[in-house]
Amino acid sequence: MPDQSAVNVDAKNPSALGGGAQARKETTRDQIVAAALDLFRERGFEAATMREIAARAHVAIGAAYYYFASKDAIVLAFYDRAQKEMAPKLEDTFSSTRDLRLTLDRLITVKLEYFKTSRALLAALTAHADPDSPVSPFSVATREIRERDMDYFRRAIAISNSRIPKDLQRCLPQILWMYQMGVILFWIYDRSNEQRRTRSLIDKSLRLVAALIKASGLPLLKPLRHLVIDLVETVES
Amino acid sequence: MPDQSAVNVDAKNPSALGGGAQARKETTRDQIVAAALDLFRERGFEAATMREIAARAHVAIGAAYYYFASKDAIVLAFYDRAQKEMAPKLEDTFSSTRDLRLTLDRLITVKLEYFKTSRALLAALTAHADPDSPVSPFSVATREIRERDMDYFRRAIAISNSRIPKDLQRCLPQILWMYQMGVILFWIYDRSNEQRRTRSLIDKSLRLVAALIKASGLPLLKPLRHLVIDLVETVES
DNA sequence: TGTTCAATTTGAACATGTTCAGAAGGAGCA
DNA sequence: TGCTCCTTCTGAACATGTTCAAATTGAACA
Repeated sequence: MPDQSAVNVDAKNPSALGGGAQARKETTRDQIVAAALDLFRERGFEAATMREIAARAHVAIGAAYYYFASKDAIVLAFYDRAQKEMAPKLEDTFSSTRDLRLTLDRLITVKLEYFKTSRALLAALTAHADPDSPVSPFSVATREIRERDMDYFRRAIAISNSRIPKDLQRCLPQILWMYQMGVILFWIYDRSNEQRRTRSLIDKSLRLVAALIKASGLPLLKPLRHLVIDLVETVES
Repeated sequence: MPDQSAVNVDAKNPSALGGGAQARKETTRDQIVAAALDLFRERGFEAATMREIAARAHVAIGAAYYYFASKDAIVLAFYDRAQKEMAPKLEDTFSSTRDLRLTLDRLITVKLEYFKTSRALLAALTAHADPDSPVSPFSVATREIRERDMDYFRRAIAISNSRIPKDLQRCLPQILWMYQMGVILFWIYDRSNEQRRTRSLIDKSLRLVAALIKASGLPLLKPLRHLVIDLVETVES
């Protein structure tokens, strides 16, 4: 039984349990992921074929589909793994400062840095906006990944020394997560040299975000704040 | 030579010109679009095959690819046509009120109303965020469509009786266009009954948009406004 | 050792978007 | 009528993601 690895977009999912000796038999899955990532980097996502991936992993093509529901699902598995590998660096982010803007900047920077060599790969996931698609960033299948990601923003808020209105605090992580998704989307397709435009986008937008959060406490803007909160609640439904 | 119809995502594009008698020979193209839309509505975009489309249009499959670079491109042609057909109703929007929020509401409502029966179809276009893809809403190939669309927002702003800071006026159409794209994206995948959630989203977000625009004139928020403008300029690059 | 049974693996077959070399059509011209 | 040349159209062939019935494996058990 393959390690579902927190992502439930894999093909079959037989009753999870095991004798006990099957410990390191999940190498097949790993081999497939490794072969896939190699090929994705070599030729790009589209050009790498499932046949090649299977061949390089020394398995039949059917095996790939035993572990992954689709070609896209392999990318998602990669993303899942990435999240775990990034965890330590993301943790570090919190220890150095209590400035929200700076924390957010570092969180995002760590991610972009990590994904630098797989930028085009992530594009495969942007094709699925449909929450009904298992590989969509908005699907139930990816809830765990999403939640884990939002947690970083939750902590960034909790730790920060900014005065953030109570009511806003509840939905701010979602707002920031969405904001981050937008930044990443922009970055994926940023053709500028070294993605300098994204860098600029982050700097400017974070300044705006920080300013808005600060301003959100002003009595004058209370009705505006309530509008935002109400809106976010509508979106999360 | 097929009528490019303002969308340049068609397959071949021989030097545009004509003898003069080829006037109504572009029926083939229309037949293909018609057949495609029929089938898309009957079975959904994915399930409708190019073979079926060609068959229903009484042409070989190659003919479909002579007029359209891809299956998605047919959807784009539909969108292009839709824009023209909606024009009168969108025009009406301006004659009745000078209230910006109301105007925006009506603009969006007209569109969603028009696309009501083809909601799922538009999903085909959301798969292309890459500005390099000809069918992307952000590509150069779709610039005309995009500009035409932004013009409505430009006019809405010009006509409105809201006091809008000069500097903001320049980039507000783009902001509103992006905002509209977000709303439409949400709507496409809105599974709620009759898309009530989208309705709610529009109401609330427009209230927010209007409030923000109004607030943007406050001296206190001038630096914020400048941040926004700077940001938008970065995005359009 | 032999039997059982579920997990794993196989690869041919399938479905469908797309390509492409060539056929058909027809306009202009001699 | 025959020739040329471009547009339009044809459909077999191709590429590739995906499915699935059947084979293999190996642990548990008698």
